[in-house]
Amino acid sequence: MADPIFALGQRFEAALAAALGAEHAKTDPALRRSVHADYQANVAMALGKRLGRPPREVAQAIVDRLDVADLCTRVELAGPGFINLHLRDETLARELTDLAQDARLGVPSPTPETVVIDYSSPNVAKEMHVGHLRSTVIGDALARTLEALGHRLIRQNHLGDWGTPFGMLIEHLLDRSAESGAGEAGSDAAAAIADLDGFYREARAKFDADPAFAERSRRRVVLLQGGDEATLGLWRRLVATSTRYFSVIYRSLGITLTEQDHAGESRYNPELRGVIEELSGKGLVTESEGALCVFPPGFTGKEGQPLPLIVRKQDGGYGYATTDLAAVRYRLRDLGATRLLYVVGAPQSQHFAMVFEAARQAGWLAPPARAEHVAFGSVLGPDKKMFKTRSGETVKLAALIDEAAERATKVVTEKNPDLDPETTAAVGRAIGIGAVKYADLSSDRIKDYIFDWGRMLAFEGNTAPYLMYAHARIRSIFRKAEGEGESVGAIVVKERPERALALELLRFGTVVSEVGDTLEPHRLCGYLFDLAGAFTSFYEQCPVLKAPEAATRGSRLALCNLTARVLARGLSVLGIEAPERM
RNA sequence: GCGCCCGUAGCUCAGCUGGAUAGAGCAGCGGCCUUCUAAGCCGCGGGUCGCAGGUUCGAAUCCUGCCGGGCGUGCCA
Repeated sequence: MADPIFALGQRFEAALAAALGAEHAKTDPALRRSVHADYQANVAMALGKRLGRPPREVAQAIVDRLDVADLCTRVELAGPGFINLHLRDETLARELTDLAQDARLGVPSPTPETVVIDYSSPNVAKEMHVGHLRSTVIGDALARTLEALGHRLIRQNHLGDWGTPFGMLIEHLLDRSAESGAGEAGSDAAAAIADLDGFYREARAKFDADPAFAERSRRRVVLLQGGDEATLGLWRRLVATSTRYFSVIYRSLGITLTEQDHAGESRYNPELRGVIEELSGKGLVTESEGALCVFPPGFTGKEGQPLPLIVRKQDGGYGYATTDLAAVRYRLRDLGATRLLYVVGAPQSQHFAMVFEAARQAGWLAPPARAEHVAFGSVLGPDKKMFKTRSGETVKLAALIDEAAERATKVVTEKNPDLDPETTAAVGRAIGIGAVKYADLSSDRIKDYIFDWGRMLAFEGNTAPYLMYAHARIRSIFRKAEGEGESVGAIVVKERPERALALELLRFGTVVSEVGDTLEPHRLCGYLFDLAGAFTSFYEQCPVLKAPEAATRGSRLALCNLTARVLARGLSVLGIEAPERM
């Protein structure tokens, strides 16, 4: 790993063992970037407390045994026991050289594990809307991040493809087919539900207004659940049509989900009975008010009564608790996952806590396997209420994508009129979509965020366009460099902006690793913003192609190249493109 | 009532699992383009980190209690 923290950490391990005994060797040296030096180690203060010795004395003991002469120019003690480390320029140059030769750009390879990640989860026969944006964008970024770290990812798109609404949807589909005189019932499903929300609304309206239709719908649900082949055929058409539509959205958003990742609620139908039997056999199921319930410990309701996970409703049907339990079991037992991720909105945290607890009780979820609810806040409008269109309707993802591309294309046209129309359109699209995704990823996911075109498309601040611009400027230098016969050379770190850039570049792998642990993509965004800032500062102060000496030009080109690679790789890990020019 | 989450500059947000003087962007003010994309860079001003206790060398960060907001709290997902 290129991050100097790694090499320094090893030296601290040795120093800690030598100074304080082998039992302290693996104490975290708490190495951090510092304003007072390149790095500072805070280990002595914590250790001093634990050992009951003055921290400053502990720090001195560590420093006495710390062998970093080959890496650092200076090691000094400060304050209550800070150990400040100043790296040699040659150390930076050497680590950067390693980084440049590393296809992974310093991203570490932890022990691979099988991770199941559940995200996006739109509803069949409904339009995808902003409500699906965060799960889709955050989930995809995390899947890409964990893959970059070498884990085996199994994406599971938990489609809403089952339930009572399908009775009315199927009946409505039949009515529409009859009206249009189609030969085979439902053969024109694609045409009938081209306008998904319209189709759903019509069905809903008819259901509410027409008792006969409502009754047909209820009977249809029974047929569907009973496995009636003709009904299932119609249901499959609805699912297939929606699925094709989702794929179009995913493709235009640059989401890695494919139809192979689809594992909707219906997938678990055959397993629900068995899940209840297994839970029951373990003594976890209780009958209460006519329903079968699991009462995981630690959850209480309004009157302090235990909260149930209803695994079978009064009417004998199954709800989402049962499906989620079946999914947990399937993912652990059959898919062999040791880490389950659920990228689902924060309001469902209690539900997942209960499902996970029940799964633990059932013995399905046991260490080293663990399950995590990757919760996120809502997308709000400028009024701080749920993001809606001006007329108060939910914002469709398709419309959002189009508007993003349009707005960005307009700006590109203004800012860079020299680009040909095709490039302008492609770049505008990349910027627009990147801006939307980045806005979603760049702040702490647990918090709500306000959807604001102006801010996400701004070219200043922590935005996708700012990062893309930094990348595009570097690529521009290389286009020019080729014409002048210049190419990358040996890296030498000398000037202050070069040092600052170098220190940022070396952090990349550590940051990606942190995102893998914390599942917080905004850390990577913050890092890329710092990197782009360090680069632009360097760019202003250190001429590259105009540098007088060939060696300097070569070194700076190498720095530029590394920066472009890290920016592009970082963005790609987030699921965002980095155009060559803009 | 109980549970979870949030509260940091006028606005939008960071703050690296307890470290040194709390940082960015926007907005305001002032500089920098005969030189690699000025979509940029450099500088200035701006803070009771919701409030009050506690833990300790040290707290925006951890604990407790309040205040304010959001969400959840048995047969929708």
